[in-house]
Amino acid sequence: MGNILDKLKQRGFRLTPIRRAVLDLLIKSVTPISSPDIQKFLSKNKISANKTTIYRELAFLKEEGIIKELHLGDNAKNYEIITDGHHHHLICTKCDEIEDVEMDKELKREESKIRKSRKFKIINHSLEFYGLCKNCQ
Amino acid sequence: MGNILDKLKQRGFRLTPIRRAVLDLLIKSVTPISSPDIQKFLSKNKISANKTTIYRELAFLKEEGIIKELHLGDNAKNYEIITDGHHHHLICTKCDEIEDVEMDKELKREESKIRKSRKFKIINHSLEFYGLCKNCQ
DNA sequence: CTGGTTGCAAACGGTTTGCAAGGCA
DNA sequence: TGCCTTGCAAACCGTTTGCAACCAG
Repeated sequence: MGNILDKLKQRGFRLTPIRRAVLDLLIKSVTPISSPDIQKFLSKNKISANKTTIYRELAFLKEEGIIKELHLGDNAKNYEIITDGHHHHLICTKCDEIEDVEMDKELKREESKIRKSRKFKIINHSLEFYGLCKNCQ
Repeated sequence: MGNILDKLKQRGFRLTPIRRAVLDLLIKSVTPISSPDIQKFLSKNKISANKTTIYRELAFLKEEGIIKELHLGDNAKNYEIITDGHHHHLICTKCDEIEDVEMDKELKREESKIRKSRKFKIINHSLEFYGLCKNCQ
């Protein structure tokens, strides 16, 4: 966290209470989280922030390469911190719980195959598994 | 197409002009398509259909297992016909073109691994590659 | 002063809902 | 008649935009 804040500060951006709170929440959150959810969380914790501000903060953090936007099928877009280890999601269609799962090695192989056979240059990918978690089966 | 229509008819549903037009478009469309796009296409082709009707038609076809809902990061949800061969998408981030790509065998392997190690029962999955197509590189 | 940051109101776009009416079996 | 289907208006909800104000270096 300090790392991220320092980087932003160096680039001339400010470390406002709202920015800290949003980043803090994104770091601590186990699962991806949406703008409306962030709004609810902050207001519950007595942090006053306009919804426009949250949207702009998320756009900013995304632009800076700190968070990543996910389209999981909720009505709202979800966001998560970008970590070194790239991972994917197991989404329970019954209780909406989201788990992480790693399988990057396997995909890397496929990506290089696609680049060769299709001349398509892959920059990013998104992989989600939908099903029933341990508890909901 | 005839196959699908017959199945619906047998179950007591009607084959209205709008239903035929929507299905026809979904079958012919090379890429996934959104409700607003369907609305535009139909009205261009002089087929009058209220937007509510299109939304309901898509919900119906999804419910019947004829089409599949995709969340590709557009503002709108996209839909595509469910075919025997399950496939994934190469999405060009510059021109928005979407290509299909198959790699189900590889994923099947991973899915059974996940079921064993995580006790998560996978029912469905969604895999999208984002990048630059042949023309846009 | 400058430029990053915030709030507010309004608008926008996709989607849903309730209700009344239409139309085929 | 009964039920599937459709249209219309309104509401909903996530998101964006324009503008004015604020605030720190």
